[in-house]
Amino acid sequence: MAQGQSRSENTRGMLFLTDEQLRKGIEAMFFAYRGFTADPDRILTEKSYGRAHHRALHFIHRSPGATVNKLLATLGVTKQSLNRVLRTLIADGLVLNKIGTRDKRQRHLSLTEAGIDLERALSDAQSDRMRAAYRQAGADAVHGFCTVLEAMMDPELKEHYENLTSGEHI
Amino acid sequence: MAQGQSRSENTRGMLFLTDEQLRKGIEAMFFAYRGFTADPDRILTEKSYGRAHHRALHFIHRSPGATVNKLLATLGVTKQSLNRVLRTLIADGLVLNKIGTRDKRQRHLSLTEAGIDLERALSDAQSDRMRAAYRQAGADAVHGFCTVLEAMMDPELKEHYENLTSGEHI
DNA sequence: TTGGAATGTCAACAACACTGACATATTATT
DNA sequence: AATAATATGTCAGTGTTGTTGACATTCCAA
Repeated sequence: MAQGQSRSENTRGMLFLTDEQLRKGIEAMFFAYRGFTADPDRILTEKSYGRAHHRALHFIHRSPGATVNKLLATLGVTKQSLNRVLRTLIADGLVLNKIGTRDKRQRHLSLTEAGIDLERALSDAQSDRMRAAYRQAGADAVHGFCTVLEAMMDPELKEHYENLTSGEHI
Repeated sequence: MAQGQSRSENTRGMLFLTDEQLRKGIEAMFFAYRGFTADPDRILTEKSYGRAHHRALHFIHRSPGATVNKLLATLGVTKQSLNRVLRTLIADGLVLNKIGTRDKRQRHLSLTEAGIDLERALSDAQSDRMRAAYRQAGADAVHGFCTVLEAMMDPELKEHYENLTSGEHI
């Protein structure tokens, strides 16, 4: 319980972690996330959109035909919050809102041509930085990066993350 | 320029990166950051504080005696935004605001006992998850994790990140 | 003495999250 | 057929956190 290097066990085979290492990781997350969002943010500001619009565009692009409820669960916000964003995206002709055939209560979301274009621009900006970081860090680092991030997710959120890869929708 | 696996070179020794890998990394950042902030957020909500308060407490704890201007640069917000947060923290007796001796314009910030306690509680909550993720991922993964995060930072922000380790202040 | 830097504060505004309440279809259940 | 539950949308209000712009104060330095 001292000040410096304590609060970390060193039992058989377990990772030895100093407070310093943990704090470094916390600060790295903080500063890196700022970089992570900086480039798309610039594009969004030009178009008078915010990060919420980016997130909606991203996941609609990723799971075209997904219902509002599914998007809600993925984003982890309230329907009121998402609706405000969706309303502007639909009004601006970036997102389509198609009534379901099987269940007419559901609305299936997808991107229009313009929506695809903006999503691509945002995705490219973000990917460019990501790619540069990956290249700088090397393949092994990239693998470790993703492994730690996945271990940091809430179990419920991690499911959403994993389900995106398979990509079942409609 | 097709849909799937394109947009990635494979020249001598360079990392081969598919769109899928990059998108996966982007989504991992999104979901992991939510987990990263979830535990402190719970404590903050109890005390009617927000994430901005946490960030202020963290960096004041990290660099006790730092001036408002230095904190401003680290956090990357406007003085008006920081001031709103600092005012409540000072009023609530968590932060001290000492007028500089050499330069009486400057205010040197530090934590009170109560401030240290709250910072510790927040830091512990965040570190617990970080430690668990580190242990789960392994030492190599942790190294890769930090390497990629550092490569993702804006150069200017990275300087702040690095200067924190040395920790020069009054 | 004048200029500028560091700080604080006021007002206004916007983005984005929240809660709570309510309306409207539509589907499912009884 | 009546009722309950689901999916969605909307309105109103609130809070945190960010932004600009304007202005005052204090103090260092040329």
